Amino acid sequence: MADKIIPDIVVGRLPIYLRALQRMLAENRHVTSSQELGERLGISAAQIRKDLSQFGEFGKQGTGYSIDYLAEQIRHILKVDQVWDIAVVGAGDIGSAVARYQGFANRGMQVKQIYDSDPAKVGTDVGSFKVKDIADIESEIKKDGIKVAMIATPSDHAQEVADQLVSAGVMAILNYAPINLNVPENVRVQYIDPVIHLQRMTYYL
Amino acid sequence: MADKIIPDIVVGRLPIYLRALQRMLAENRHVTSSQELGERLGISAAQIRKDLSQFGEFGKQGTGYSIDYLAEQIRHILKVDQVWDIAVVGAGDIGSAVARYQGFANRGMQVKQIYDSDPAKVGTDVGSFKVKDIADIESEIKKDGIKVAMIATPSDHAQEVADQLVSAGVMAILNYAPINLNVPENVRVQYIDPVIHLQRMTYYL
DNA sequence: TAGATTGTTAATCGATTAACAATC
DNA sequence: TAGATTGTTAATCGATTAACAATC
Repeated sequence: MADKIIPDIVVGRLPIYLRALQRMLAENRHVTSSQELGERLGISAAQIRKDLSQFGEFGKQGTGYSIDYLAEQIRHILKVDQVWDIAVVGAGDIGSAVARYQGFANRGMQVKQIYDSDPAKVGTDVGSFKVKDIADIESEIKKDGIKVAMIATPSDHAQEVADQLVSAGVMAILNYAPINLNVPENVRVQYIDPVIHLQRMTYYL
Repeated sequence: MADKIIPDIVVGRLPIYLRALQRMLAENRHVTSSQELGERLGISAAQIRKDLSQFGEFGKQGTGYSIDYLAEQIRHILKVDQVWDIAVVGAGDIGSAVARYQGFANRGMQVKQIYDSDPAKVGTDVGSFKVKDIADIESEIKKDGIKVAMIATPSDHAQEVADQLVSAGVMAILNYAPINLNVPENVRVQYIDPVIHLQRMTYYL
């Protein structure tokens, strides 16, 4: 029997819930309610309960949710109760910043490799990583069984890199290059482009 | 008479359309159709036409859209037919990468200032900017009339920084710290957290 | 017990798509 | 003229909210 299909928009909110719960834990809180969580996030309590109910029953009537337990359940649903190795492609400003980023710790992600095509950069250090030659990307990614990658190359190389990642077995790509990628439909892509976010706000100014 | 209210989700797609149009211009294309644009972006042609029709009539039956003209119109709608000065708060890896980012050019944005609280960083150079002392942030932002800012500080300072930005007159904040910000409802906030995007994909792996 | 909050159903609201007359 | 594609309407689809019985 196939699992019920969960709307993508619901899946997309789970990481937001998880981040807020982890923040509450850091504040030494133990219990919360859909109402409190909703107020913090600007989301209705009903929506939070509805979202969570797609996956199971995690709360107690009259009491609310154990923060620790709910966080654990969401981590399991999102498959971040394990650590995913990440390959970063492009060792420029953005690639380097992301490779050194401390924010992956305890959130199910860790950078494992970083690549560049510039011979002057290959072999140099970025944080604790040695920059690898992009010529070796397919074999290296296959060797390590990496499934998640980030593209931080110039736009005009992003599609070519994406093709290589896909043929190396990568199934999830976070793309910092400001361009849309074409990938097979079983490969997921997410985009980060600060200008898109900024332009979305200037409309209202 | 008040303008018709445009759904936020429609406004959010305009920057995506604009980016694709600018890409087509770079490819020396002159005319496109809702169908072609939709195929590139993975959006239905009907939706693109519907979105655009909220703002006016930009196409020609039988022919499609002049890429140059449509891009110009969208830039006008989004108010990026002007250049917005941006203040970057935090001169760590992410703040520095963003301050040096080349991708703002021709997209209506330019970094103008960068701040840090670390005395060892204040006064040093990041790209073509000299890092300013965060103690002066309110007066400096007011002086330059800056309305758009990016937060790239550690999480535990982000809310405090946001409060200062708001009282200095900033109306749009792009937050790289992995934490939700509370701001007055007339101030817009957008979030960039790579982990959120990554966790959204691991669900499907 | 009284109060609080869940999980769920039904109603509402909003967004997307299909279809087509208008027209370039 | 024939073919193509827009702008728009109506139909469909999906997401959000309100309300409440269940129950801790």
